[in-house]
Amino acid sequence: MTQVLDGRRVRGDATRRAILRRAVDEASLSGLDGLTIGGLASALGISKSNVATLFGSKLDLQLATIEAAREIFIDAVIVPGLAAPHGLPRLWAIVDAWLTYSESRTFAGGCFFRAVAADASAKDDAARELLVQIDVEWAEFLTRAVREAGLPDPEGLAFEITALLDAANLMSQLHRSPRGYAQARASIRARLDAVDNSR
Amino acid sequence: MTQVLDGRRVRGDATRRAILRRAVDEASLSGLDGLTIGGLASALGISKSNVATLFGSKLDLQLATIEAAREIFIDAVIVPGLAAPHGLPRLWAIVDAWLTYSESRTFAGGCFFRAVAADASAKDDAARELLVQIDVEWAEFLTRAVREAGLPDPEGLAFEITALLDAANLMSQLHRSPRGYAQARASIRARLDAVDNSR
DNA sequence: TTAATATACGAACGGTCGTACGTATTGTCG
DNA sequence: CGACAATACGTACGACCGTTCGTATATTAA
Repeated sequence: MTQVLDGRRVRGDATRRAILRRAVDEASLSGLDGLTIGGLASALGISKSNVATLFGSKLDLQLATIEAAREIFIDAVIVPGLAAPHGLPRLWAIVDAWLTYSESRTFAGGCFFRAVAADASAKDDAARELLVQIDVEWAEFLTRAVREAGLPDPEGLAFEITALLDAANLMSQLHRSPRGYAQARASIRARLDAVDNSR
Repeated sequence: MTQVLDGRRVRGDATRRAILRRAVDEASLSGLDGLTIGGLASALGISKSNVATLFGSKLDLQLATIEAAREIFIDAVIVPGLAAPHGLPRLWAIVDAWLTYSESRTFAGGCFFRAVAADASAKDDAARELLVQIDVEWAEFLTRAVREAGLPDPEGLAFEITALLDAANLMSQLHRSPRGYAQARASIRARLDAVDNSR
């Protein structure tokens, strides 16, 4: 019978976690193609073949990295959002959590999914499919929050909010200026107020 | 005295142009790091050392690629925008030209500058500086158009418009769906109408 | 105890990268 | 004509890439 605690797997999982923690930061800076097995190994002081063994292939490493980023994103944005009371407060809590998630550099290169989207979207592999699915889930989550806030055109409003969040993230990344965060906050706030008042 | 037409330079410039035409498409798909001297050479049926000689170094090739993309962008968006009459029509012409520029795949991977922004912004070289400058120029250009349309808060409105344009471009790239273009058009149109009516 | 499993390592594979060097060819200019 | 310049090519270099193989070690299972 398989033990609940397998000393070998415990050791391996610890190494895997250490690798992935580094991998998400690296990928948020250089994209999924910028991830290198040898680079991760030397950065962590372990052997290159160890990294290769633990993940099997480069593609599997990329997939595991995306999954790890998803969990971190959920903890940083989704959970705080769901902790807020229904309606407009929850919607604003999600927006605020997202901006804090980007600005506080939860990942070294800002939003992980925007950083890797450019490279990955030009390919046709499992990594791209996973990223598409995650983006769909995010859009549905935000759309539901907008709908539960009683606002009209939830899909359209969710599109606009995501656009502003991404723009703030991009400005902080390219121009290394926090100005976009204040601008996005103001724009979204004004947009929600305008729609809410005309209800 | 240097001839106006130097047969050697004419030949070299023709090769350079052929390389850059391919390079902007390649970079719009895979980023500036995805550009490879050998890849461009074999794609064009010329020798790798020829490409290296014509541009000197990889960084210089990247810079030349960015400059080439800038010229193409100016022809596709700025020129049509400036051809429209002042005020709101010009602003809308710019928005429309930008969406057409992205949707018609002027570059194979959609907007060149959004495609390369992620990778480049994590570095600290001349390529990043050039991309920052181009983005500043775009923001100033769009802000001026908003101001000349008599709308309030030109910087803020330009930020919002750019955010929606980028979101449409990203959606078409990641989800391979044209839905974002119609959504961006509707959102920007509604935003401009709302601001214009409350003048 | 013995066999099987999961990490870990070192070494090596073929491949591609950016770069540099020597050389040939073609065009320009004194 | 000769001297020089700009392309173009072939070759080679060291570095890194992802992957594979053999091996050692610790843990679990039979």
